[in-house]
Amino acid sequence: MVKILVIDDEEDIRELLKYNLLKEGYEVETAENGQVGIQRLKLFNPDLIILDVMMPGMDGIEVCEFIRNSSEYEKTLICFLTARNEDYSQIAGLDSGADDYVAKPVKPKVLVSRINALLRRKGMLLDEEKKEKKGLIINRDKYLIEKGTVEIHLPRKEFELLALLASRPDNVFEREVILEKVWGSDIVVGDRTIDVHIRKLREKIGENYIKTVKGIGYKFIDQ
Amino acid sequence: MVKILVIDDEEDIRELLKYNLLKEGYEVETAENGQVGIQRLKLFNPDLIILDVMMPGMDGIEVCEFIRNSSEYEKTLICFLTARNEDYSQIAGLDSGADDYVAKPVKPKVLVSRINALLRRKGMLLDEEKKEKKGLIINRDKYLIEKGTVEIHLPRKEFELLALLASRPDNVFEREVILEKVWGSDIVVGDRTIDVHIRKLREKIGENYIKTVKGIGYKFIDQ
DNA sequence: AATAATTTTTAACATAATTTTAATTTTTTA
DNA sequence: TAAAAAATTAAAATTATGTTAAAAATTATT
Repeated sequence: MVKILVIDDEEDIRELLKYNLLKEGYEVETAENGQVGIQRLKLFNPDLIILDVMMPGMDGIEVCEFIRNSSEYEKTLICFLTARNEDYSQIAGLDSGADDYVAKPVKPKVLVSRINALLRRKGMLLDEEKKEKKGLIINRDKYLIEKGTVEIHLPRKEFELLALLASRPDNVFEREVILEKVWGSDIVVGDRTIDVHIRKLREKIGENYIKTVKGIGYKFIDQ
Repeated sequence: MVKILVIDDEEDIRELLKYNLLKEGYEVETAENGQVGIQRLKLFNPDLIILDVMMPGMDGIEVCEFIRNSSEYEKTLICFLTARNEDYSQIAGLDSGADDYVAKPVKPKVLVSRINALLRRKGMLLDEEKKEKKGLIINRDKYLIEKGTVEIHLPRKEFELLALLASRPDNVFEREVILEKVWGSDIVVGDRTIDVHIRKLREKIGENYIKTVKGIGYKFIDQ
């Protein structure tokens, strides 16, 4: 589910946006200033942040710069809320890295449709059609695999292995790399361990998703 | 059964709507003005309120704002009745939080189908199949769990744990996260503490609500 | 303040699920 | 076709969680 963090010092605005975004099916958290916003960011790890430019203390621009400079959150989408009479161009000129701007006073319907559009543009809103034809969905939140309508539970190692392979379909992962990423660099396991996990995965998700590349490793093929 | 409160100053309208909604299988109460409406609300606790915007005394907008600002009734659905010549956009602009609008003069069939649609959209029209499975309600105000008609009292840690898990059904919460959110980041407790609380929860609410995801954590399944 | 009741945590052991190994067979490729 | 790599299988080892009872810590009551 798409998660949105609203950072604004006015409670009315926070509640208005929260109410409307929840209604739209998003998961929403709010924060009343920049500092709190950054704390929430770390716990909540949102997909998108709606950020008031003008706030007492740490303002929106600073928050934005902080986010854009952090390696972990640099790809989080940011939508600025700007007062209509603020010098838009100056803010845009700063290019602190927002993905969209919405002018205050905010009309909920406008904001929601802009947010929808932004998320769709960035490929975070999978419409039903897309979901359908995509063979497997690795759902980390639920920690299971969705194959059409059926949900497949996988134990940890199998899940992590599949998630790794599926993170780059068609890409061959060398055995070494798999060991490194799924088991960790220091753990030593025997030679056949990966094979056994692959076998179990194939049993559970179907035989055609994981292809062996002999002498190298394995790859995931999106059906 | 779904309960609907009709607030309108015209007796004809109240009776017309009551008659048609009763026929549809809803439980209906009426009130002749805003003040009475709010009294009835507290006694009747409806799922949905049909609210005339134009009323002498406390008008519909004020009633709506009152409801949206109360923690207890904020999720009650509201459908406005607006005179066709009223400035619809202005009302919408206020965004006092209505879930739907129906224009006067009201055609009973139109209203009933709009109400049905609204309730279905909000998941309050449970078809028979769903009614059976209806799960748990976490009532923070009363600090207890409602399972059908029975109320289950839970001590604090158990309540918070369940509330956390149930906040996102089907979502796996890692043990770390559970510790962080329920116990707090600094408190250190032994390895089996969570398990024991899970055991007690399962004893009290039933064995099928909380599922273990071994190696990761737990998830709440809404029945 | 002392006692009782309740809640929370610990600890020891049991159980079940997951992960790994090891022995063997099959497949691939040079 | 021989050598190497991978597949397969079942059993062993490991680990995570379940369970229970009792101790410790809270909270309520007298």
